[in-house]
Amino acid sequence: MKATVSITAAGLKKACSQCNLLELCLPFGMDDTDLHRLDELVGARRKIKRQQPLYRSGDLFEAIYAIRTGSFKTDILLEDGREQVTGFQMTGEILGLDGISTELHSCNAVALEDSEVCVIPYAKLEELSRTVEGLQHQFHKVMSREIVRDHGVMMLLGSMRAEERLAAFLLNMSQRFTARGFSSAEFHLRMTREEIGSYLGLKLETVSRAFSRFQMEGLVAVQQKHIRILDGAGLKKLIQHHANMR
Amino acid sequence: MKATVSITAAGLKKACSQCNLLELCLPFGMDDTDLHRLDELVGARRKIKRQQPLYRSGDLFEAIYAIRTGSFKTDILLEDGREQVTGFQMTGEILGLDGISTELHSCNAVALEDSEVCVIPYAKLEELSRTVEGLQHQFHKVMSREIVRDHGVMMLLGSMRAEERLAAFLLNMSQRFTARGFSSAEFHLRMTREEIGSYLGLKLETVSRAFSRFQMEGLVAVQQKHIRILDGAGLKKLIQHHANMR
DNA sequence: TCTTCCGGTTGACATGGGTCAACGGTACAA
DNA sequence: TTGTACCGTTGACCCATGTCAACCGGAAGA
Repeated sequence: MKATVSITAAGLKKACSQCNLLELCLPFGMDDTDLHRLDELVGARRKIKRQQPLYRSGDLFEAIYAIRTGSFKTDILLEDGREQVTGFQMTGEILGLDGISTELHSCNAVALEDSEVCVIPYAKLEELSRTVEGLQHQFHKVMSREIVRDHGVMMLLGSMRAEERLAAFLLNMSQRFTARGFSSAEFHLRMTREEIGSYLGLKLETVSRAFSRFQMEGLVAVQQKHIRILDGAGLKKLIQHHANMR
Repeated sequence: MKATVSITAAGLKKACSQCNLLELCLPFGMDDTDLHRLDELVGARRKIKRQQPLYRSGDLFEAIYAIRTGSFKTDILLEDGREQVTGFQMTGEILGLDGISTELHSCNAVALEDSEVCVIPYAKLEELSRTVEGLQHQFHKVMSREIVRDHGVMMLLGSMRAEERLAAFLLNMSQRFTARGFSSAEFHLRMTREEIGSYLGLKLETVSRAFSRFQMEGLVAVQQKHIRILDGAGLKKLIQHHANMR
């Protein structure tokens, strides 16, 4: 095991019931009784340094992960070197669901900054969710939400033009920052233009140009990774009123 | 309820245990004991005529559906009329998983031909999967597989060129026909060029041109919706060796 | 059988985004 | 603090795919 990975097993007796990420994470909507039963679920925490993988494509699947601090990207690599970023994940979000189907992970999960995750052994999750209805239901919702999210990305990639994609991306980030108690108008992106581009099916130059145009039009103020949304309504309009509609 | 929809509740006592779609469907990998308990799961069957919806975006989510005969597409419609097909589903595949997260369906499911589905009431599924481990696990696998599949589509849409996308699509269809005991080399597509295009993020003309080029190059024989794959290896090579790699 | 319409094909042309290249700023490491 | 590598920006040009239009053929209905 890499030096960049550390495991803490001690002091997790109250992993979930005392966590302030509750409403964003797996335990959402569970009552106190159920919540305390959840505490036994989290086996350990794991710290991942920036740029380091939490898991890689092909790794044996044994656990899913809830992000406690930091953020990640997931991606798929093709033999010829092409990369497709399939998602960016923030605190409270769940990583590793791709591994259930074949018991091998099918993508890479890489930390975008120094991060920490809760390790949720999958066997234990299945076992516990057989008796804790709230957990079973919530887990299904998390998986379903991932499917719906992916369909949204397919919409982006298949039907929208470059600027629409970036606008949708910014609004999505804004909304997720808001849900975490941060400003909806001003935030710091943890990923590079190239990673954004890969996610949106664009080249980094196109992403950069779209940012510049948004800035020129007074929609956002961009300074490297620091983003300030000046006209959220304008961004929304960009997506809804397709220039080429007939 | 539309005249195009009919419900049969009788004679379903052995819905799953006597179904020949077993290995492709939800009961995959379950033993006989579990299998017989599954029979109580399928509430009814429903026939859907070609072009009719099984459910629509916004409909209340109450059940998932296993396709017994026929095939479907799922799509999302944007206000401005743009459509994104998010998937094509064949016998044994599960529809409706998108609805779990919000208890409303988030896409439309439309029959591509006269079809029949098994209605699996979701509440019953959750209840039964609390005692039948095999069902719980298999259901999770089905959801996870959907996530992995979606990531593959994101790869298509985000990183591949038109001909690569179509080649990947054809190989995927071929493989799924094979799994259902049909020829891997010769099959009948149920969807139009426009639907294929929407799924692959291309215009129908581009799909048509790519088909023509494949035909010219001796990779496939195309006659309208009837496809014969002449050089599967050639199609695979098309995907792997990206022309623009450096 | 004839008609109509829809889906598919093909051509000519337009354009959004990719490619290649140069350069500048920022952040991290020494 | 200085050096350096990475990241981001911008410009010029190009090409894959979209757009628009014409036409064809098969399927379904009169």
